[in-house]
Amino acid sequence: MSKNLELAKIFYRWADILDLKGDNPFHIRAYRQAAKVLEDLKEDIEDVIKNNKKLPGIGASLRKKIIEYLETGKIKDFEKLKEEFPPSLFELFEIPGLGPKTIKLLYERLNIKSIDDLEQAIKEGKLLRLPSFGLKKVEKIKKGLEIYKISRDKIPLGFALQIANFIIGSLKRNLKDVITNISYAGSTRRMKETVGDIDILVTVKNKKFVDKVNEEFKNLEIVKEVLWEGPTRTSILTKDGVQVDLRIIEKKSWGAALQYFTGSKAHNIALRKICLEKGYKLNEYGLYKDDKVVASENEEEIYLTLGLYPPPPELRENLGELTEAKKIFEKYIQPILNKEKLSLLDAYKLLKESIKSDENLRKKISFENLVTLKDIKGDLHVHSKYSDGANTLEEILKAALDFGYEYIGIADHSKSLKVANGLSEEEVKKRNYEIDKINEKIGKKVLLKVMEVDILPDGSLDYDEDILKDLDIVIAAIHSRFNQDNTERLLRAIENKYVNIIAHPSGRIINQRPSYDVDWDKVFKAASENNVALEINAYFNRLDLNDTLAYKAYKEYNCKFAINTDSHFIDQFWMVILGVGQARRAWLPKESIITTYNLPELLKWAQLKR
DNA sequence: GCCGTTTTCGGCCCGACTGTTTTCAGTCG
Repeated sequence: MSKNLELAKIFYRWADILDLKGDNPFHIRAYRQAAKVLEDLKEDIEDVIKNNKKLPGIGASLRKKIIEYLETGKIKDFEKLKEEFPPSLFELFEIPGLGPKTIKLLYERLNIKSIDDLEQAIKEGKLLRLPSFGLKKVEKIKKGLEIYKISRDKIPLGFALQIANFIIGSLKRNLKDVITNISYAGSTRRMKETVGDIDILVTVKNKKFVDKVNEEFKNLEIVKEVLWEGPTRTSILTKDGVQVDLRIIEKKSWGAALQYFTGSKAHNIALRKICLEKGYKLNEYGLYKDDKVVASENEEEIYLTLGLYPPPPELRENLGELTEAKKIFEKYIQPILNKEKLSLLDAYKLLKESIKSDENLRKKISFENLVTLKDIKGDLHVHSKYSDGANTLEEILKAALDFGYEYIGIADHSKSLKVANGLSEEEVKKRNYEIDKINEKIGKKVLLKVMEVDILPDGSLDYDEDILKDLDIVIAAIHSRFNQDNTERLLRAIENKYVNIIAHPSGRIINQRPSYDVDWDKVFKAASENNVALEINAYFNRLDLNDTLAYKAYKEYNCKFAINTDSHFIDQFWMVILGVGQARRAWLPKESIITTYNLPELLKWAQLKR
């Protein structure tokens, strides 16, 4: 774990402890805010301290504590404070509906120190003896415990999108004449790699349809249990244990609600601060000036009214997007307004129109130049039946063309990866021959000869030159022996003159396996210098590189990236949207992604090294 | 504990909902 995350964890825990002690709420919030800043920080905290850089929300006092941690490995005050409560008590903070005040009460009055203790106490009916406790409150805690147990891990984004799209699709289809707007919001809309629960917002033609929508939602086949039912919000638990909230919004508040429920929380807090400075008030119903609504139905209009260019949802983490939004507004929207008498929204639409036909203009506006799904020309990492994929070359070819791709890289495993049916040299040659034949038959090069070649423990590759030289693209990857010096392995692979892409560079698997230790600065620097692209593996439980590392690789080292799905079935191509989402979260422009190149550009790029 | 183009003190985002102590504290998003 990086020092950033270690410190974030300490400050979160510190805040919990202060909460239990009943400290000043603003004092507590300062710790949580600092923890969040550290958690989201895209550079190493060691470097920030070394270079005397300031961080928002971290002042002299917390800075001193951070330095103490970096130098000694612990913080004295924290070590002392920690001893006041048993560690298992902090599990209780994970239970929805239980907050610090209740946990404190449970601990002090009933000596409840853990989730097990809590369950026992409920069974024995002890909770009812507490002041301010009734039957309903106990029921609520029981339910919270249930939810905690089912969904302890956050769900991967790909899974959340499938559920959200299924629900939206079903409601739209079945309530065609009732629903006017419907969208998911929250971290799903921000394309965060994992999602806690899913938020869906909907507007109806007429208030009288509200019950109909709720009824339809509750009776979807994926629903296991209705958790909560109300006129504006209904929550369900799916059979897979995912909580989905459906909120019915008034049409006139659609934009404000979408903005509000998309978040992130940090983004919204920062945005409200801007409102205050400018004399506005913002909530989920609208943007107000002197108690009069000035924008509410359209999300973009809310940002524009505040002098901000609407930031893409993927960037809304309060990591600089609001400063950038202001810059873009002043440079590109304000001049239009000065010149022509247009509403904010019309000026914005006019600019959007110009961007469509003017690639140079798009390049200048960072929010518009982020890679989009439309920019992607192909996928370079797809497994065929030759190794551990499910489909033949012909099936993959057809699927790729149907998907609108210009090219598709057949990337089978190499000989060492026996569990995945890695190909011997002879098999590679046979496969390549078949690829050539298929391309000849259709009269154009669509299938590319790629291999996902194992990086052996000493950093050498699994095939010799005579195989590598015949491939269009060479992908190198670590698949085993994770306990080696993986920085050295990656560096050697990057320096190999045939290697074009490093697949899933960090090796992490969401909810299963953390990244191995790598000196990213060295790897990114080498990749940039050797013209090797880093993969943004879009497979739903990899998303590797993740947003934070990709941001660093681009910003500090100007690296190139390949968004690949690592598909093993042709119906997994859709996962490319997850990769695009992570790339956008990393602020990656179109030109940094090699899978946006057309085929001649791509092949030329791949040959640069050789 | 942080922060500052009114401020080095006195603010700190805001509203909804719940359950219960019936006027408000606790929790959530």
